Amino acid sequence: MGSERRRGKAKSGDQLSRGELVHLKLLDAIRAGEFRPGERIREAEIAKWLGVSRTPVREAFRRLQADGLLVFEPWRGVVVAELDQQQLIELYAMRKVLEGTAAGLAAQHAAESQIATLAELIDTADTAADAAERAELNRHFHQNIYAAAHNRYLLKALNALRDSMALLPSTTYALTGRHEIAQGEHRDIVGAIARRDPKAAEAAARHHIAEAEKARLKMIIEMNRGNKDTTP
Amino acid sequence: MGSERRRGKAKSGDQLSRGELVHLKLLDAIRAGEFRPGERIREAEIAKWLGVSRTPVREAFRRLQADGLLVFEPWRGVVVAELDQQQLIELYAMRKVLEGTAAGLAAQHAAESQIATLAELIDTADTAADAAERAELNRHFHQNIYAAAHNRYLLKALNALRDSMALLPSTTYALTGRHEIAQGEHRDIVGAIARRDPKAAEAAARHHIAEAEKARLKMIIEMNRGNKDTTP
DNA sequence: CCGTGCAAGATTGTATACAATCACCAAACG
DNA sequence: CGTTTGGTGATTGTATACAATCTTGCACGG
Repeated sequence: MGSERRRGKAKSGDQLSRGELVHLKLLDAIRAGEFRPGERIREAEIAKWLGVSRTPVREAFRRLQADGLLVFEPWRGVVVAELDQQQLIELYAMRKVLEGTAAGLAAQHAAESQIATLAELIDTADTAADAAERAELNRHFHQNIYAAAHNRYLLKALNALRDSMALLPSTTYALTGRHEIAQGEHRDIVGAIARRDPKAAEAAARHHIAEAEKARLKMIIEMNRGNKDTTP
Repeated sequence: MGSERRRGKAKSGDQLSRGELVHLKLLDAIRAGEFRPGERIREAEIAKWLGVSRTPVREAFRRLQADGLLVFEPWRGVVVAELDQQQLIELYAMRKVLEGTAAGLAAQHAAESQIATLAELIDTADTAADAAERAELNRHFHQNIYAAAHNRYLLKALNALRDSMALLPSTTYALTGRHEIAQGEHRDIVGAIARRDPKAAEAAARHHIAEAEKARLKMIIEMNRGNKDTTP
């Protein structure tokens, strides 16, 4: 409460427009599960929550719609997108392609310093405390591979997929044993990149995503066993 | 100039919001070369041109920014994005990956009717009058392959690339002989899809894009020969 | 003659007011 | 009792007003 009328002033400090702020906040909220898929969201509601007007909220909505996280129903507002089984398959199929491509390109174009950073990130992940932190480091790791690929269109597409992943509940790192296996897969990818072997890097990345998909499906099955809330 | 105050009424006929209309109009304008890369665009200017207010213009700007066609410079407005040599390479590299993937998936998932449509589109292209019409049919052809792949994330990424292509001047179909060669490549792709051979379909599509890239580079060289306006 | 500082204009970022449309609910009719 | 139709409220689509910032031009001093 208390917007305090410092309208254009707060921005100068962080050089972040309100539209971008709303975009980030909504992404975080979706990722944190505060807005669940299928839930309807009203512009005024978000505007009041974040203490801004509807205009920047609309801008954020449009971006999220373009990325597929929100679905517009004309004159009914937006609802958080729901991923059905089919979309999940398509999402992971696309990830296999793009992550594989990114790893292959990274093997060709990565600077040595970038490869070193990747190795460090893997080591750091072993010291992570909980699943949330491991998931965060995992995102960071993949983000660095994207950067090493040096292709901005690929980067954009992969970021869009990453955002779509926010619609999935929890992370596969909550599964026992997933972290250790993923670490090994990560090392395989970085090893291939370091050897400058694009084919092997691509294969390793595709394998990694395929395993992540398996873990995700297993997780969904277990969740459905716990509460019979099927997600059709 | 008499906006005639039929504000919310015109929309009911075509169920197209003003924001989407502006988006399409701007895409067309960029594709037609009315707005050239590097050119600065002002919101009010577009709003007056299309007879709408700045609000839907802003929405369209945001979408075009998200797709990379416009670049935002805070408090300086937007400029039409410029593709340098490096971005051109990255763009075609990504197209090779995604078009190849789409063709491969189409070989697996396309319905027979979709394959028939693809064959028909190729035949129709032979009757096209000029380069513009051939380019249009070419877009249509590729769009149908995307649809046959049945992966909405792939579709979205490919559409984003297609829009980015609007930043390139003219089309490679203006080159003499390009149409005939492209037709042959198209038949190779559809042939592989019809044989349900994903590997061959992917290879054919990648080859097709590689040839298109060659044609594009050749075109740029010829243009630079004509006027020494280098696009750095 | 050139550089610096200031002021005015231009342009975007944001907020709010208004209009159009749709969903929901109640009531009447078959 | 079920179905349909009309009204009312809620919500989005659009327009416009205002605030903050940047750019540009000009004047003044060195």
